[in-house]
Amino acid sequence: MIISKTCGYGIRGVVYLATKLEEDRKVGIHEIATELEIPQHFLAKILQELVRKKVIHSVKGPHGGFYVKELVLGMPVLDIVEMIDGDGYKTRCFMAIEECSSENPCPLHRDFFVFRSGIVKMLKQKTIGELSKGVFEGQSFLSYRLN
Amino acid sequence: MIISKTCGYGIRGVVYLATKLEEDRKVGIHEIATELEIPQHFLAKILQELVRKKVIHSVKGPHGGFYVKELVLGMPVLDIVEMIDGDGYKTRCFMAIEECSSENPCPLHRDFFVFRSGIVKMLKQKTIGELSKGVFEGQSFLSYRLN
DNA sequence: AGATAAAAAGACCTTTATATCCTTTTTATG
DNA sequence: CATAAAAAGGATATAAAGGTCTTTTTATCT
Repeated sequence: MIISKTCGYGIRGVVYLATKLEEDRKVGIHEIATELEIPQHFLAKILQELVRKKVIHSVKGPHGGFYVKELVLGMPVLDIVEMIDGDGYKTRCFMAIEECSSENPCPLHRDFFVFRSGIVKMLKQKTIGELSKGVFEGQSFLSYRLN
Repeated sequence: MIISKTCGYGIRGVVYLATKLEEDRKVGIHEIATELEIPQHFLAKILQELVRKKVIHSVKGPHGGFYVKELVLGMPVLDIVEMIDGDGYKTRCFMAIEECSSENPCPLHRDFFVFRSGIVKMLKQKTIGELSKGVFEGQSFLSYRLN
């Protein structure tokens, strides 16, 4: 639905780390996965990829873990979506027509286009910082267990 | 993206049949699959299910095939989406949080909700007849090969 | 230096979605 | 009635997504 589960997990992981920014510590994968109720090894993989992409950072060894730098707060959520799911969302047709486009539209192309660009615009505006702020202030949640 | 490929195929199949309504003939699976560029046996399965659900109809034997009745023209596209994909779209969370809801929202719940309900409303309004009309009049296409 | 704790990496497994193949049933028509 | 055309049904195959396990690497502490 819109984005992959993997991608949703990734965003939640990053936002979780962002809420811990002030604590100035490394967060272990066990804690993150437990708190977010995401399979630990699977989340580890996703976070590793985001480390490679420099969205988040990690330190090995005792007292190691994952963390984010202040800079990430300004990152649009869309960036993470593209890193994990690619940019297929830009062209993918509602009706699964490979060549569907504005010049060659499926019967739902125009109607659907409006919503899709709205979603993309929204994801481009929303930053990790905004999401983590909402969570920090208790207006939204990253998992059921965290409220 | 939003709906399954299977579901997209199904909608296209039904709409294709709707464009043939006036011709008053049964359309073979081979023709439908070829014209829509969908794997034949796979589409057959999908259409068979829609026959069971009485969305379309079929006749076996020589000169048999699939066809629709006039009544289907008034059917909302959403009906077919629900028949094939179920109603998971109603609750599924952008960030893959199982219990995400208005009372217990993920950080993107509100923003996303607006778009989702817009899409659902649109799919509830759009009928098979409207889609087939657009195709019939050459304003939209059900496959690249059909323009 | 050695022990330990943690992430990184890679191999492997499971499930779901998508796709194919083969056989059976039905039915129109010569 | 025989035949051929067509859908229906069942079993299987392939691909992609999701998830698990084991080993390797590395930082830190004693």
